[in-house]
Amino acid sequence: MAKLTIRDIAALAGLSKSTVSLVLNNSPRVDPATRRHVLAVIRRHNYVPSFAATALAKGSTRLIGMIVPGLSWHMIASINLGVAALTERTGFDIILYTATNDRDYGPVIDRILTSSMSSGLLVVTDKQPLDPLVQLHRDGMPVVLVNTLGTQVDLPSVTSDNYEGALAAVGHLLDLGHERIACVQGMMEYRCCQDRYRGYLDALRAAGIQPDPELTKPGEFNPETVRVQSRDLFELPKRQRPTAVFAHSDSTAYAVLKAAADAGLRVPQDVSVIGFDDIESASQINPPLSTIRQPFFDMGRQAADLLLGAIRAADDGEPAQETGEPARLSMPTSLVVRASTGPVPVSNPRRGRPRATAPA
Amino acid sequence: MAKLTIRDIAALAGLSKSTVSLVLNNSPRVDPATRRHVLAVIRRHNYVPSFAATALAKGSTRLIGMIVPGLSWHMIASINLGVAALTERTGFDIILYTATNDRDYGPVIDRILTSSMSSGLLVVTDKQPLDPLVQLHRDGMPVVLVNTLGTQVDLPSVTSDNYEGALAAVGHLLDLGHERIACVQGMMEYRCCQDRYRGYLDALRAAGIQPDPELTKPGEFNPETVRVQSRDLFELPKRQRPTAVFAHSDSTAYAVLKAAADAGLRVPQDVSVIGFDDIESASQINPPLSTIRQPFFDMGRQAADLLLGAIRAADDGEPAQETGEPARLSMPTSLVVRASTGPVPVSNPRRGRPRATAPA
DNA sequence: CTGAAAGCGCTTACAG
DNA sequence: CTGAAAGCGCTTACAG
Repeated sequence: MAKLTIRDIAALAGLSKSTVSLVLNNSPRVDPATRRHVLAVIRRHNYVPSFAATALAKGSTRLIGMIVPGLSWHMIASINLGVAALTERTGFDIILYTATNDRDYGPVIDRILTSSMSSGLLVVTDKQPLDPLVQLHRDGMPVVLVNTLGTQVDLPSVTSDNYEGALAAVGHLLDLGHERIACVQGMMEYRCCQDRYRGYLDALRAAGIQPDPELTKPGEFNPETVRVQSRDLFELPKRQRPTAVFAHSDSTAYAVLKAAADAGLRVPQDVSVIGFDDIESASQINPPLSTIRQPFFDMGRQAADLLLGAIRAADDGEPAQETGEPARLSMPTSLVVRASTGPVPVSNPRRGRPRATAPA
Repeated sequence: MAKLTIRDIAALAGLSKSTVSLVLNNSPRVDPATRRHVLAVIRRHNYVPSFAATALAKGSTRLIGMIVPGLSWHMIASINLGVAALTERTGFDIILYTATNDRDYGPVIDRILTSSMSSGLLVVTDKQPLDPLVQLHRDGMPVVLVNTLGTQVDLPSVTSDNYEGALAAVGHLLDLGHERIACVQGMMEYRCCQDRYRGYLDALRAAGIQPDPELTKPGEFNPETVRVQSRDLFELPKRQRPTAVFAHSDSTAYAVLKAAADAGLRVPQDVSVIGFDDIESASQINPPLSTIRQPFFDMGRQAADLLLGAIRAADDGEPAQETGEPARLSMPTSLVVRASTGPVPVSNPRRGRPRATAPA
């Protein structure tokens, strides 16, 4: 069965290609009866216009490129679901570029993306260099970032509100009576981690607690590092030891949990732990992890919405960079309370005197 | 900067479009010097041929469609990575169709895929109906299944060896001295679960142990169900209680772990637990989960390889269904021993008599 | 080894 | 409201 072309349909319908094309494109100036007839023929023969021919004639593919980091992260899947939810009813499809770690962004970007393959670009930021994207955007290509790691850049983007999230996490701990709250940081070169840390600090101060520098530890999103740092935290003398820890990611929280178990500490009886992200397994592990949920699905959907808007604008011939400031959406996070956080332990009566610190 | 076309390059190089096109397509019958010159011009002006025009003229897009279930599963990400590893050096790109739960496969398939948008289809099987795919394949469209759930069908596919995997899992438990080994099943309508169960049964029998029907429980890949079923298992009188459980997925294992904790059982001292899949968090939770690793990355790569081969064959005008039997690859799994499995507990001396079962 | 011409399957002014 | 024609940017026989 050779593929049908518009010419075949035209012949079958006893009309010209033009007319068929007009109904295909929903032109208002075609007789309703004619339209119905053509539609019927199309349906009966299961005709689908050639994608390539349409793209060439119209000068625009209905494809959006999505660049994702080559990591098997939960968030990618959720973001993608959000994007798909929107694109699937606009007739756009997604072409997926996976940025494998050992491959440069740069070449991919100007090779594939200049080939007018995609009408727009959705980029899930990793730590990749963003300059080629900025350039592309300046040249008129619609681009939006889904900014999970939060490098700051002059491009439209959607992030989640990391600062508010941290405020909520620490607030939750404070509500439970904790005062010695540790923070195990992610990669502090990322904007998101800076924001989370700022939230931690501000929440503490707002509660009248002076943050203890000894209680903040670098974790770098590296399980091994986190383990070691947490061990140090848990080996602190009882009165200095934190009763709760705020981890910059769920994965980090997992490592903290393991360190706690190694130290013989029960969660949440001896120490509370809260994460950030709400990855899939967070609710399934033991104990189920309290965390700050990032709205990945919604972030994906919003990003797609922004992008589709920009594409439409571009199609209508609007100049690039029309609006001065690129849109920057920040989506609200939410606190998910599960079993890894609990009331501060009733402090044991002091035994003996507190160990004297050097008296001088 | 308007996009350059092949005509511009031809003018710039002082040659005809034909010649430029020939070098673009690596034709051998073009003068080496000319070729170098054209290439230089192309590079200097950063020219990239229009994707749509090429596709139309050649009659084939260099796009493969990848259909994935709308689930945020670890495996999808890994499979995709494997596919990308292969496609990125063949010049093919991936167009991603996410089968959202509330949307039918059927329409997607014949709408988009007949539009000659993709040269081939890679389908990560969920529980979706496969008939439209079989039809498509019969009509000459290259299709391959990455069969993670394992419905059996008459299409080329790559799976992992679930039977061997189960054998390894139970073998590991047996080696540790366990004899009362429970099995918490997934969805038994799936081929993969049937295979895993068969492996469980056979491993036991090979060791001279008669499987106890009371120790196999339906879990249906539903955490709540698994929890309840596991509780029943753990509430069994001590002598009947399993000392180890083989779960049909890691996620299932998580729920078993939680049930064990609820029952006051320590893992692995009181009960060993092994999963299946090796999802990302399996190594991070507490205790780290012993499991059977499915080679998702390799499965993706193999599937892509199979598909690309089929596409090449189709381009060379081979008739569909040339070879009688569709290729069916089964990839080996591997045992990953972590901390959730350990030696069988030394059986406590019996206290009192065993509870008499109805004597009749 | 290189070029002129037709064609891939659509869309879009332009006539009528 | 409908049709004939040109054009989108390539490729591919066919001449030379």
